[in-house]
Amino acid sequence: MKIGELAQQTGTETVTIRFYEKRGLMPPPKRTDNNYRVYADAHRERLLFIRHRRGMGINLDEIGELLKYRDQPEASCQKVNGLIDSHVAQVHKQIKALQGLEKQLQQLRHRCNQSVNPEGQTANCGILQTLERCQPKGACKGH
Amino acid sequence: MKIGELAQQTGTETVTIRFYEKRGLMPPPKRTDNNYRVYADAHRERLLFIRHRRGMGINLDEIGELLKYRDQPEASCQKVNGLIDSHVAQVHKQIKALQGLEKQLQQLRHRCNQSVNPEGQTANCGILQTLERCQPKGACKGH
DNA sequence: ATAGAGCTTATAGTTGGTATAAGGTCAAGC
DNA sequence: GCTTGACCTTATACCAACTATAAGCTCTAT
Repeated sequence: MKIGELAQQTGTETVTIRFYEKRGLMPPPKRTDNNYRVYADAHRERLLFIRHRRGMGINLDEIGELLKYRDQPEASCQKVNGLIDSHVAQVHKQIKALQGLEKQLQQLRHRCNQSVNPEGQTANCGILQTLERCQPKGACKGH
Repeated sequence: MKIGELAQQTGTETVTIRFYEKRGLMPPPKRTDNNYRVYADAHRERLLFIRHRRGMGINLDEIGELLKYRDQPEASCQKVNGLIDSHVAQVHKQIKALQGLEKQLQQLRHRCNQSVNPEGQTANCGILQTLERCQPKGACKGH
């Protein structure tokens, strides 16, 4: 199959496929007489593997690692598991950070309101005027 | 104060301060005879404002918006609130996506294990061999 | 006088692509 | 035969939000 066909079958843009090839994630395929790329089924499987991991937020370097393990069956499962584990931990940390951020934003949201600022103008807007002294980690003092 | 001093007081790198100036977020400060930047207290306040919002994941364009409102007090609080609200929604969506991802990763984690793969080698590793057919949105069939 | 810290500018690299330009190839329609 | 359009090729530049590097100027201390 040609690159456009592969692109359609995998929901990937053709430029992205060439980009993966340049990055060394996709092996360079055979070419037709007119220099078009021709892909085999193995390429589609590999590309879907990459896209699926990308959808999980695993970065290209890490995917490269996984593919390396995939290419050499003698590699140990422990390394694969270690990679996944560290990613789970990373995602978990991200979630916690975002939850804290959400709370902070919602507090901030209640600072520019009618009771404090009856004219509805930003002159006395709590969002724009305060919080400079608030440390990222600490609580907002005086509010 | 000179740029290094401002950097230290705000926990920002000097290059970043110059970068914000180039991006139009920080007004160009006065210069000494030898062309060094000299900052006033207002600059520090502004920079802390920027850094604090950055810490909340608000991007530089949005911070630029906020600063614009801050500079013209006649702007309405509604726009400010709208900006914050949309950011809260965005963060909330991100959290949900990451939670789904975490679950998916944990399922994946249990696929390369001893019971399935007693030799501990990747030859039969479920992580590396399966899942290609799993759609990002759908559930994994057959597992 | 010289070393080191701090300042200046400009440019390139990071991640994971996307956008653009400029050109080659192929099948269909006139 | 010719043109049009879709598809392919390459190379290059661009996005966020910095970070790193280079090359040079200024000031202070020894």
